[in-house]
Amino acid sequence: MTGRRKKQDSSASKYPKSVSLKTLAAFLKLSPTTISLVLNESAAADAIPKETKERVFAAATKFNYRPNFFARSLRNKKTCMIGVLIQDLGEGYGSLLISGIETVLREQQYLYLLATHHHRPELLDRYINSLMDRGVEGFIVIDTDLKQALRLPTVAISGHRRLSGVTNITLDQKGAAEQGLGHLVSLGHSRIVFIKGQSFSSDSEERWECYMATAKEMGVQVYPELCVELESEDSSPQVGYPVMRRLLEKTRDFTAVFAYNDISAIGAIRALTDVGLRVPEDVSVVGFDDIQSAAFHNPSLTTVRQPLRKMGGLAATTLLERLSGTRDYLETIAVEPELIIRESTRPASAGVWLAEPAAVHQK
Amino acid sequence: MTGRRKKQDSSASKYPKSVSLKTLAAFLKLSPTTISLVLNESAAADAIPKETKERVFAAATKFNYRPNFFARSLRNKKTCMIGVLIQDLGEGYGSLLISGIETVLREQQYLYLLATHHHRPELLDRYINSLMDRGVEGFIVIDTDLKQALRLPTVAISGHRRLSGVTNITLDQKGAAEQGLGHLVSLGHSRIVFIKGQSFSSDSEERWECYMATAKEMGVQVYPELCVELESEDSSPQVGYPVMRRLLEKTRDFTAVFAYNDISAIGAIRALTDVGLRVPEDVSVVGFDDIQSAAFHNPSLTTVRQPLRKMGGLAATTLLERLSGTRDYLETIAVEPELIIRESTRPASAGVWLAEPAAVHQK
DNA sequence: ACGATTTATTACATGGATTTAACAAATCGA
DNA sequence: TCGATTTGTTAAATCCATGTAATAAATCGT
Repeated sequence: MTGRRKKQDSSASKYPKSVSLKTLAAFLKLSPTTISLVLNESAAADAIPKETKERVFAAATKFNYRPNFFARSLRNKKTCMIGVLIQDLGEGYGSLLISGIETVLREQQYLYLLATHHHRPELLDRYINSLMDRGVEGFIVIDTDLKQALRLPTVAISGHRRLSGVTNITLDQKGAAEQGLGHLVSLGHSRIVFIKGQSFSSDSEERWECYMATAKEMGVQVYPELCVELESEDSSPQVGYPVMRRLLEKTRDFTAVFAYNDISAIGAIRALTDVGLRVPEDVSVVGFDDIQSAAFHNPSLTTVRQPLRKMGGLAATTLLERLSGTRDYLETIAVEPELIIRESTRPASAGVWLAEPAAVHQK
Repeated sequence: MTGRRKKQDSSASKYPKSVSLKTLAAFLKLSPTTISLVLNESAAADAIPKETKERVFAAATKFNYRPNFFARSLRNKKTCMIGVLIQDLGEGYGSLLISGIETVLREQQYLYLLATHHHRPELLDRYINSLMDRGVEGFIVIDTDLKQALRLPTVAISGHRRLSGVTNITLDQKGAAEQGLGHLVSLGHSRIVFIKGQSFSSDSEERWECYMATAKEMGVQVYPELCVELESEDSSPQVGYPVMRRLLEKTRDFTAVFAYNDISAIGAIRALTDVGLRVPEDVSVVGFDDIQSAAFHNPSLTTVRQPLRKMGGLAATTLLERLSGTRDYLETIAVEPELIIRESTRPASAGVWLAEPAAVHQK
């Protein structure tokens, strides 16, 4: 074993100020055209003898030739890039989706430009333009309120509008409401706090409507004074805290909370405990999303799970298939929620006779 | 107020298959050169009369001219894009850093290509090449082990090697160890579990060394049997759980834990409580990072805060300044940690006489 | 042996913006 | 009025890859 010599290594990678087709052409005493044809395995290269081809390949390898991305994109529009627009990179929701997206993109050698718009329309517009300038072939938009369809193939996650040309990956919100609310009801809860999402968040409205519809079907009363709404743009649990604090100043006459998402649920739990209420002994809390830390919170969160990573992957797959023409445009792809029961919910009423304070820490 | 008519709106934005300089030139009966000079406010445009300039600007606006990104980049290398390499988009660490980076980039109209390499060398290499192909002007690498300097200006966050040309944004790990360990010691803890970072994580080694050095200085005994190491690549609290569980099978003879980061601290806490130990009554836990949910965990986490958002911003600013030649290359930029004391730590020994079980939930 | 076909290779235009060098035309100085 | 500036504008080269159309040489068929 001779090992790798430093010398060799550095000389091989001495920066040869970009090897272009011309460089190779000069070296091989062929025209750039020939090289291009061979390297792209163009049909027109059929006539070129194997021997020449091999010389070309060898030279390309030797010089570590990489076609100039800009020159190439200037002609055929291919950039192998898509744009991802998201409100914010929160503490779990966004990361999981993006992780799913990236995994799929990686396989197809696609990259993505990520932009967070914080629900500011002018920022969103600016980003859309910049990304299009840079040649993204399509968009995945997450929790983003598009006023009109973009001029490129688009897949929306948590998009609530029907826009022609935009594929929506949607969670079965009705099913989600049924599972979450059903769970609380089956535990005997009836005075339930519902924490609505922020007005700017895409899922808010639909989730709220599904909740009300489900409540009606189940014969559960929805108390207006127990319905509150998130406001801040915060992507930390802080988002849920003040809302619950404010509610608690008015009333404590409830035994359960159905939160807009896990993040706000965690904030709400903190507000509840700060005020001396115990979760789940006094109040049961159901979250939404099942972000990674939901299972590790204390108490661990009962939550309506969205398969976030899968949704991200699905969005990417769908977009890529549409770009390649493999599959054509779908209006909607539905995805199913799943109720994950953990520690934050318990049978209702008189925490007294059901609460087992010791049990929490017992071996 | 005439309002905006739909008609007008749609005709203005009818896709005119890319307006190029040529388009404008034809319209204005000028050469592309002139247009280019005017629009770029080139020095050579001094000779051009105001009137002509205005015609040009007007036409550019009218046709909503946007210079073709690829053509432009093909000549001058400017892409206004940087590459961000990160291990993974975890549940807080990465998001906060990136949020800081993006805020700064946004101001300068820069975009970024994000790639997560999961500490897989071949992936990292591939991404580095792809991003360079796409013309990123520089890199910000996070928790990434570069074997050698990249061929572009680079800023590293949590990079532990000294590479020429790479600016390191580093936390004062010694100070961090002093604050964290000092806190535990001042609370009377002496049998302290230290959870080391994964071998592939950049900060692991240095943090460990600083811990040991500090312990020595403070006269604190470091018990080998109480030192454990994270292994999994998981970016959820799961990462800390099995490690602590395994330790607990061997011993419970400790009163405090100093974790590698908040995420693993949360996992460790779950392992402790699963086994019947109470935090902080029986065991105090100190985390690291101060991710957003640290303050909302139950118990809220005492932690050594890294100013993550600031570090991200600093990295971006530094890189941008270097790209623009405003400031030249710095080897290191140090950043200070801050101890945030919350609920997860308490005076040591006989939790019995100090624990006030009721206090936790008291009004 | 000559047109037809195949094999092998390349000139050249294209995609847009940028920039240098250069060309006109107008104005100035003396 | 002639040469020198200044003013106004543009041709042409450059960045690099791609693909069509064309050229050149070799081989085939009859």
